[in-house]
Amino acid sequence: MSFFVVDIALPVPLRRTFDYLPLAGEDASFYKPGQRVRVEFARQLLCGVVLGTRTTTEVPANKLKPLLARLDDTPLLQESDLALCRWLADYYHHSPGEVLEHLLPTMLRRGCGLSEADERGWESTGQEPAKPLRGSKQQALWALFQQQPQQLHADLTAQGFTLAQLRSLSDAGVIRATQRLPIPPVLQDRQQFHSLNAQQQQALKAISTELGHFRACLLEGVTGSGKTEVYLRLIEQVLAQGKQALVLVPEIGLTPQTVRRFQARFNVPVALLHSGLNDRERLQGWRQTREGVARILIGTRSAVFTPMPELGLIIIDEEHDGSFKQQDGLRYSARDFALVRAHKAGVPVVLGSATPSLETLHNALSGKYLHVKLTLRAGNAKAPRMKLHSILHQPLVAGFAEPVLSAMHQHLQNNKQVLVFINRRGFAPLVACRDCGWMAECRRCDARLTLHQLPPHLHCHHCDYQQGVPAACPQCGSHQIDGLGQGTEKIQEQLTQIFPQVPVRRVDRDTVRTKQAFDDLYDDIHDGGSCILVGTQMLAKGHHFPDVTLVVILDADAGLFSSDFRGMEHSAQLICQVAGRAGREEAPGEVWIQTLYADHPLLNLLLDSGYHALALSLLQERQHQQLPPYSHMALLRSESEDRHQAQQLLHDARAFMQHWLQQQHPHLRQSPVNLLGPFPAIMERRAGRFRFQLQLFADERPALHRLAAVLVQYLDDQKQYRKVRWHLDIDPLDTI
DNA sequence: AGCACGCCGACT
DNA sequence: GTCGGCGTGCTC
Repeated sequence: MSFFVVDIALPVPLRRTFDYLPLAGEDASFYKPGQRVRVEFARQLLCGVVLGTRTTTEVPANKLKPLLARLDDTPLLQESDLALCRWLADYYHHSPGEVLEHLLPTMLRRGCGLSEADERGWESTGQEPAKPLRGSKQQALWALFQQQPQQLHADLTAQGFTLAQLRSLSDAGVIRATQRLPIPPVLQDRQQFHSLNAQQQQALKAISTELGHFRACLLEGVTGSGKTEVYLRLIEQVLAQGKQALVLVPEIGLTPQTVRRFQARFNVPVALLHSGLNDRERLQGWRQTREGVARILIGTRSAVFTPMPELGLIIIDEEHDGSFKQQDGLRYSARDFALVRAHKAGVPVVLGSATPSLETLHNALSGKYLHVKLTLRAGNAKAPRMKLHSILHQPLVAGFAEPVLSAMHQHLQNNKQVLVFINRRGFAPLVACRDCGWMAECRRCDARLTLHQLPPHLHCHHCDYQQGVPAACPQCGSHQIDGLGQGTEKIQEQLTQIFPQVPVRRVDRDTVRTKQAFDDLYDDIHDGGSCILVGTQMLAKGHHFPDVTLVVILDADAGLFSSDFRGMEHSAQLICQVAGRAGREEAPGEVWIQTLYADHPLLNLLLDSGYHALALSLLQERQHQQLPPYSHMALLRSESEDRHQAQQLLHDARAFMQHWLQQQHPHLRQSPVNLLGPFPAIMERRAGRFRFQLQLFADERPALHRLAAVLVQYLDDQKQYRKVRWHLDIDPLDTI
């Protein structure tokens, strides 16, 4: 038998793959790309994925180890899946083995069998008992199987039946044990499709002509314009063609309400994949989708990797949402990757948003994407009236201007609900001594500690450090220590005093820890009755509160002057999203934005002319400054407990890149990649680590990626910065 | 990233 | 005398 090695991707953060010798007696035909194998790697047992075989290797013979076992006969992943992995590893300059981990659910990554997703059950064999069954329990069981020939083991034991009783029936030959992949339940009470208005029909028509080939479509629809109805109709067509649909939603958007809306419309199994599932449930959802049992997959960011044999359409709802970008490890954008995936699969992708990202909008305006707009609100819903309320030189009561409080009063009297939005958790964002000016600061971050009252403690929102509230000032011993400024807790407390007759509910990470807690609260609010909701951006996303008619935004100013070049874009998106919570039913909504900068031109543009007009203006600015989407960006970040080393690594990286660029393009006066930095991060020290960044800008992607490739190679070889962690973020979202 | 090897301080 | 601290080096 001729010599060959197996090329294997391993879950280690090394940007290469590894060669292993095959099992004794197996020729190359045993090794198919996508199979899992067990190998010994640096004295550990790992589960790797076969990428292929080769007849030659650079690895010296004495270093080659035989692999220990082949875990699959039929590959778990298809060639097309592996091609996507290759794309990801190249584009994000990441370890191929770690990229592959994203395509497999945890259990499969660890080497478990597919059958771990199976559910145990029993089914009737169709035979009648040869002699009468003994015991009332056995007879009851048999009656059950005559009604419903297939039963889950867990359901039967929950009804008080025992394994022994089941075994007796099995021994009698009337039932047998089964083990199969559960099928997601199909709801029985089917909902009718809503009728579409003319605009929705046009949108549907325009996008549905793209089914069957690749096309990116931006569905830009104002809040309440019925984007979801268009998605549902598209999915209907895709299902009719025997294809599957993938729906990606933001992390916060995967509510039972959303899911039910999809389940209730189609009589096909819908699989779900999100962070709330355990490993086994994830494996089940993955298998249901990969094996084509589920025809619709709804999931958050990571669901974009799920293999789908009959993919026909990808929908990305709220495409501008930041949660589609992973912020650690493989820093991928699920939105961008969905486009690549749709392209390779030859299917359309619909990007839906009321406030599209400037990247997507740019692509739509330039004609690269099909641009479909929904400007009309469904039903009788009217756009909320938005107004800026200047608080410059105005007396404030509990942080509210007098006219804002009376507006709140009015809406509450009409038995409506008021939503107060403030992006600050806790009681007070600052704790200071009135006598000497001392402030409570985090020991590990360049940040102030936030005062919380329930329970009383000081908390760093950046590293999670917590301590008690000091009774006296640690600097001067004074007892005049106070919380300054206001967070959600304080607003709640003060509003309770101002409006004693209505309940004031707080909605933030501290009150709504679990999905269940949110759902309970949601049901509660839905039951109606006047109330005030005080919350952070958690309130802004995805949820629909029909009785909210007034939204008050307390701290819009914070976002207006952000040092991130996307600050204004994100602020506008957030304002529109919060505003969208007001009056989605017949009752017209009002939105009051308190601001010190009532003359702010962009804020006024947003309010007078809407998000689209603001976005156009922001795009012009970006073009002048040659910022994304008019250039492409990568960010090299470093962090270390040693400030100097963190900075030095970036200095070296810069010098290396400048040298390389000069060598590559000696004749060019203008480098194809511009380097900016290193700069300290806006919060230079966080959790005890100093953080720096170096920005890379390029007009053309290929130039950026060629440089990035040699950069990571260079940094991988640098051994003198052992204590420095670094990563390269391609298309970073947060650039501060 | 693990994981082992290796060389210096406080302990039964 | 050892247990274990984490610096350093390697992984087909």
